[in-house]
Amino acid sequence: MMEIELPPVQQTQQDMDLIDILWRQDIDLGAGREVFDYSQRQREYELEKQKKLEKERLEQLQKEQEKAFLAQLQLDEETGEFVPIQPAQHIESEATRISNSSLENNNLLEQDGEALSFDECIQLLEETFPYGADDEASSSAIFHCLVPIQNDCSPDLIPVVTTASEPHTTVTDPDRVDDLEQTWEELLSIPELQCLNIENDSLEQVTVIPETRPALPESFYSSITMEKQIINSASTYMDAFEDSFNTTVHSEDLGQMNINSLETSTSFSADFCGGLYPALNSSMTISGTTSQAASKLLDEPLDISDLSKCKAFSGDNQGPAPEFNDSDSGISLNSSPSATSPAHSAGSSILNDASFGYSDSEMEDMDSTPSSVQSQHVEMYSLQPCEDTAYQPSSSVLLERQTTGLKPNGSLKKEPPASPGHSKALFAKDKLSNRLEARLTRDEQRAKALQIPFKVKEIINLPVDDFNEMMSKHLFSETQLALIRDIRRRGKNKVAAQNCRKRKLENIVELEHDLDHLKDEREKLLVEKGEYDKSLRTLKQQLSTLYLEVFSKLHDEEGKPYSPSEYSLQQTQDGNVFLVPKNKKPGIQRK
DNA sequence: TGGACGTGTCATTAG
DNA sequence: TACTAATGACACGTC
Repeated sequence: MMEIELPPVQQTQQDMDLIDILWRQDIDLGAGREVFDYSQRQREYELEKQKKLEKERLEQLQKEQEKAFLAQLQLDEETGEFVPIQPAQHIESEATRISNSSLENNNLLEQDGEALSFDECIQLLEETFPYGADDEASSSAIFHCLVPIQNDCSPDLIPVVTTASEPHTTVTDPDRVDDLEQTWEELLSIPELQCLNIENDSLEQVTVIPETRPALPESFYSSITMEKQIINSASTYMDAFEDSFNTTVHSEDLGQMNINSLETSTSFSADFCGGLYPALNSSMTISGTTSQAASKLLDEPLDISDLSKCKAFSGDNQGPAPEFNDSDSGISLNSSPSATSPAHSAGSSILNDASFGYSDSEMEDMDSTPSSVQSQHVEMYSLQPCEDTAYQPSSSVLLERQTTGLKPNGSLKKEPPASPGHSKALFAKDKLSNRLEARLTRDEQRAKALQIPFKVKEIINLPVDDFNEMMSKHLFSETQLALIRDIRRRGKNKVAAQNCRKRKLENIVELEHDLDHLKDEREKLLVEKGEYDKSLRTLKQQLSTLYLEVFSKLHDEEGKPYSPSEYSLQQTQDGNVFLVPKNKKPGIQRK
């Protein structure tokens, strides 16, 4: 395609005509008129330039924000954590913080008359974990036992969690053990510490955390990575969170969530993806007590700190299930076969198998069954997209990606409804996903399900050679190959059917047009026939008159006229006229 | 609720 | 023989 670039001032009418001609020549190739429009192309170039500058400014601003954030961080030598630098008047000792915390918790615990006070809890913990004379260190350690272990979206995002000294993990005195167990039960009856109510093994794992003081750069990098991720994707993730969160938390609870700072949003994000879901999901699978705690989480006003408290231990809940350590998400935890929900196991198995185990015909059967679980799977849970970037993932996909940290082509996990209410919320939320998914054809959904890295359009429209070449670059399973062949066959047949129907309609229209034309023609011919008949009658009339006139002028030898009943006039081919007796052959010729 | 209509799909045939 | 287009027939969803 030729390109003509002339400054607008130099474009004469002749140039414009030439451009127009060239455009008309290339219009069949899909070339737009703007291709030949220099001024428009220049405007586009300016626009791209502006976008580039805008992007650079944003990146610079982001770097400055990171620097400002780092400047506010201070390495806590005791805990190894990076903590925000607080104003001098707000700097408090760890003991004071614990004291304040105990006051707050006492206020909370006062609501539960039989529960232990927080100081008693602290004392109990000190007895359980005698950290020696270093009160500050022990307090710090205890504090970190209660403070959520930051977790969970990704191992990279785990902030530093430390214990002050080597924890003592064995209690040898049996009486003391009994007392401790009883006290622990009382301690766990505290609503705010419900999340501590986990298996003893898990508790031991919580308390027997080895002294892990990650190296500074790693924790530093983790914090930076987390902040960076939050900054970069805050808006996107918050949309997904908001969407999902609306389905999880009562609307009135949302009002109590004041997310107005980066730190809060960070905590919220970490809490949500690592804390809320694991807390909720694990609550279904561990024990009724934990379920109650989760129910309280749903029923009571949601407090981020509460989420944080539960987060650490729900994260640890994944500990006893090492087979799911590859994914640190609550969703993956929920996909554990130990899940007690039958619906879960059914849905999970169907999810895992539907897309990969069913043949095309079986998938077709499922597709044709709206109430089938497969259909719900396809509609409710967005399939992992292939390389087709045109597919916009639904909010649930975004949420799932963030919470699971799965790559786009990662293994698919399905999360069953946590509860009837949660299920309803999920259905409500996924109506949007349904609309988005509904835009995908079934073959596109199948291709996604089988993780076929081609666009359906490519599969269908590529010529045979290109198609074979494309196929030869990848290794596919039989199922994938069959699906690709079916997609190509169906796609071509679909187009053929559309063309066929189009032609059929065109033929029908053309035949109807022909029919109308023939009807018109018939009408014209009928009118013309009538005119001819009328003319013929006139001519016959004139001929009869002329005949009688001619006959009346004929006389015999005696001067008598011939009778028309006895004679008739006949004309031969040569033009001669004869008077012929009607009962005789022509014998007398009269000229 | 039945019918019209549009669409996708399958089976078959011909090129 | 493989591939494709064409087309009738059927099923399904929507109005």
